[in-house]
Amino acid sequence: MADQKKKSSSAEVRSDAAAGAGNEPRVSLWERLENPPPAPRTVLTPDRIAEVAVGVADAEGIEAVTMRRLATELGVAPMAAYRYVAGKDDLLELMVDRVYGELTAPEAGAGWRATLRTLATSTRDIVLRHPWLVQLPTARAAISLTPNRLAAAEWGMAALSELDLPPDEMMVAVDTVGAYVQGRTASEVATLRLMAVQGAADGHALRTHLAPEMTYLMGTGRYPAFRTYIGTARRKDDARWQFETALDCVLDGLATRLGI
Amino acid sequence: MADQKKKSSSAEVRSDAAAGAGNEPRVSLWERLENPPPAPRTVLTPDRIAEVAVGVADAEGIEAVTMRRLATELGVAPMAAYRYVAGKDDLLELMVDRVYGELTAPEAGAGWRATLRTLATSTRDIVLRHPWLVQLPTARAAISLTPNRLAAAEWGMAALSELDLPPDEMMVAVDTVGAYVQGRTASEVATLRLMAVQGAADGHALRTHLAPEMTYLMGTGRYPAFRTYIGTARRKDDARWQFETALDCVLDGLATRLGI
DNA sequence: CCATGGATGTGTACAACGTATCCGGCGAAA
DNA sequence: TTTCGCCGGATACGTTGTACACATCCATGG
Repeated sequence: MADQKKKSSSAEVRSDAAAGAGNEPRVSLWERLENPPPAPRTVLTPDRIAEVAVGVADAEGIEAVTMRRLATELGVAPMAAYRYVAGKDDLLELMVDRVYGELTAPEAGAGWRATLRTLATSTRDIVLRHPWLVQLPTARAAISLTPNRLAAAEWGMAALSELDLPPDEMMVAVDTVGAYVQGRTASEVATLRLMAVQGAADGHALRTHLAPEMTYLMGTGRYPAFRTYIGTARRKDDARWQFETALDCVLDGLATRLGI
Repeated sequence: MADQKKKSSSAEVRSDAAAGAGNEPRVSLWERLENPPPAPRTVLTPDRIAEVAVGVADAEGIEAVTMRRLATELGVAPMAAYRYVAGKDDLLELMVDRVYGELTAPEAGAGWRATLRTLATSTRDIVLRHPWLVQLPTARAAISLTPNRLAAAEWGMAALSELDLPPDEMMVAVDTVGAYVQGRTASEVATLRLMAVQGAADGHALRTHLAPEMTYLMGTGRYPAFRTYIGTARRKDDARWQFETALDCVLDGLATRLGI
């Protein structure tokens, strides 16, 4: 079966991209990666491409990741990478899978709650290290079923399978935590980015920069509760505390509703 | 004070965009909208621009919203809209605020739980009507403090202020629900989009289309728990049930941890 | 040892995008 | 009626993703 793939690996990439609604048997991107062609003159590899792309994205943001920039960084012509990725979508998918590989496997046998909590905080760490992860410009990369991403779901499900929950509720539990983490980290990253863009060093500096908008909006008198929050809150800038407190709320909720 | 603004409304837009890390007193976008210039020959208005933009985004996706397309749709030259929005970021912010205006105000006096629940489901309805809302291409639009968006937070906080919670915990409660809704609807929309792109009519058709990837990944044997989920789950396609079940989990969690 | 063919990277090109900049012209105030 | 300031038009530039045809080099079969 290895022969089948070797025979037309470059054509494979093209057809995969062009397929769309077509119906001929496709070959998974991940399958291709596991059976690479003999690669005689290997200068470029999907791994190297992804590595460089992640590096650029980490250093200068996802918008700095252009096919041309990648080519320059790899010391190669602008179109060279297209032999290995069908398009930018494919590239983003590779990047996502690569950084999800940084997830630390939760220790087996730690109850469901500890496992889900570890997965959540570990995912947050990854997002803080690679903020572009929650700013993917295409929808496909955001939902993509990559091996390492699926592994995260698997760990969660495995931890829950010891309790005899109906499968649908198991998935709800995993998805709830996942959705919370995704949403929370996304807004956390957005704040950090806004700070960077405005040149604000911390939350206080950012609020100073946003003063015109804020004072105008507060001046309308439409937001009294919000206003008193701003005046009296003390942990406005403690993102970690906020993240973990809310996470514990979510976990409490699972415990309560799923009867654990 | 109105005079100050009138005097240089067009210059205002430019300087607002160029300001960046500058320090001269900025004027909020929203303030500008409330004090429009006399507008003698009004063909274009921020409202009309936002309306058309939302229409295009709803019908053909956010990537169809280009400044040129907008101009064509408005029967105007490509650069005309720049008199009213400082750039594409401003435009997106206007769009976001506009659709958040569709939020139905929760009835006053209906306990915190009912209020938060209404806000959540109502937000989901908006996102399903305007899927681009969770696919905003820029980070600024994702966090933007727009009046209508702030109103949603205000309603939540107001509902919680009857319980004597510390302000930081109040915000955690509101943010938890917000983050969950954001994350969940985002993945829901991504699935819908993927279905549209693949020409799949329902979840089952989509899974058929993803069969190559899926069978390969499952064939590796690395995902046993996930595999049994796929085989035994019954509500895989009931997005509404999943959303509301998880939402109730989250609300339970708030109740438990915040002691209500 | 050499010829050959498929995989690999190159070069050029195009359409579409956001937007900077300059301009002609209309409407209301003087 | 003249003048001034806002409006929308026109043109242009640099950058993006990627299609397509071509040159080149390696492993292999003779």
